[in-house]
Amino acid sequence: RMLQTLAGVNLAGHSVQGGMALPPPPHGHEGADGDGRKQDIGDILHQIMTITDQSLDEAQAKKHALNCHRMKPALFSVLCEIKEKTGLSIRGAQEEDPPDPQLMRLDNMLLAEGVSGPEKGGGSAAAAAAAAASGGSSDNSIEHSDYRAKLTQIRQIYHTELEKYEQACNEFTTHVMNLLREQSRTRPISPKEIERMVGIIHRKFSSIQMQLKQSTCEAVMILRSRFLDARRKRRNFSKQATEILNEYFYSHLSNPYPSEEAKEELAKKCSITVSQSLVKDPKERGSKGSDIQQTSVVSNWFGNKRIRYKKNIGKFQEEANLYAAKTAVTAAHAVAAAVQNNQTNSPTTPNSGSSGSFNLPNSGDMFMNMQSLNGDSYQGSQVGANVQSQVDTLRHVINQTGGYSDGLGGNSLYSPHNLNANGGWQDATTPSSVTSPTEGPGSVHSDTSN
DNA sequence: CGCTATGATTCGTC
DNA sequence: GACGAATCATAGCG
Repeated sequence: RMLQTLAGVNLAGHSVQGGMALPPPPHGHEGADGDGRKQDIGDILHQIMTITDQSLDEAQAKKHALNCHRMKPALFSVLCEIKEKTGLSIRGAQEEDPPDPQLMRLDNMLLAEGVSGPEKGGGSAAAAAAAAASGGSSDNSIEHSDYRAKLTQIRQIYHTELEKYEQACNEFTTHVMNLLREQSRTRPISPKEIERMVGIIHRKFSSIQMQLKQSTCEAVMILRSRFLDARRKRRNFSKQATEILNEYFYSHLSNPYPSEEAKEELAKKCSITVSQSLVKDPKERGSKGSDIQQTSVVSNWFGNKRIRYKKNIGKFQEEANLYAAKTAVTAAHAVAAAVQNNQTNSPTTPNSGSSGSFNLPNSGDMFMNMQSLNGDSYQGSQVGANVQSQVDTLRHVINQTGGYSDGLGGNSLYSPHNLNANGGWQDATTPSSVTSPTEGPGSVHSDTSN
């Protein structure tokens, strides 16, 4: 309105009333006053719309004219007064709003994923190099480096975009502030107002940032799920690993439940790759890290093995023979040493490889000795554990060869599955499982089912 | 391409 | 939390 007024006075020589003095339109429903205001607004709009058509010089000249107008200081002070009064109502309407919880969540996630925050390792090249150095043959290192590379890519995009936004925000803020400063010559603008305006701009930009963060989070989630899916893929163990696990399984057939330590040892021996152990979100696993993950793979294997062995013992018989024979020699030797028995006519002619040819002289005595070692007193001790495994192996071989059948009254003391009537593994420590050869009902369940 | 083997996952139980 | 059982899903073979 001031513009209109001043422009009117200055350029057209009209007074304020000049505008109002226009003749009323012939069919006006509203009063003359309303139409006059309409006209005013129309003029202003027109001026605004045509402002781009004006040349810069023209606009500058107009501005200059406005600034130099004799009424300007007076009008300016009036405006200041009005502003002082109305500005108060604006102030305090918008206080510092609390941090957006969703934004905080996004920030936290980006931080946790290593997208925001300090750079780790520094770039994809470093990540790839680190992965290559750490893993070597493991295919997981490839996957892992791939994941890292992709994450780094996301990270880079995120930071570039963020920087762009920040730059744009700063530029825009500066621009607006310049504009306001410029405007403050013709209208009163308090620093508070500038501050508020800056706040508004920042909020606008932060909402854009939020979108960026959100889409970055989504990208990370997608990458993550894809990576996890890839890890879900089943990888067969290496032959050696399967062999080692099978050896343990068949040599501990009476109690194929490896302890945590044994699992760890087996995992180490089998060099279970991390990719095989990263089946679940690592966060879900224990804090111990890869050890626990790898032993869980071993647990999986034993769980599967137990159930499948039990389900179809016949199918595994050959395999059992193979592994039993494989370990028979060492087992026999070790048992001989462990037992420290004078009467150890140690099986020096193992004929390894052929399960059917393994011969055990004095098998009865040997067996009895082994029985005694199978007691509780040895459980838990290293010797006990060793002996237990060797006992298992020997028993198995014995059973397969039938070499012990004489003198044991046909009671097959070694059941290849050592399963009780319920289908579960007999507890090796319970006397009833393997004790007296003369046991009656207890042995009924034995391998005749084969 | 179908089938089997096998590693992983899920669910219920103890 | 470990385990068994069932199931899923893929590797690998013929």
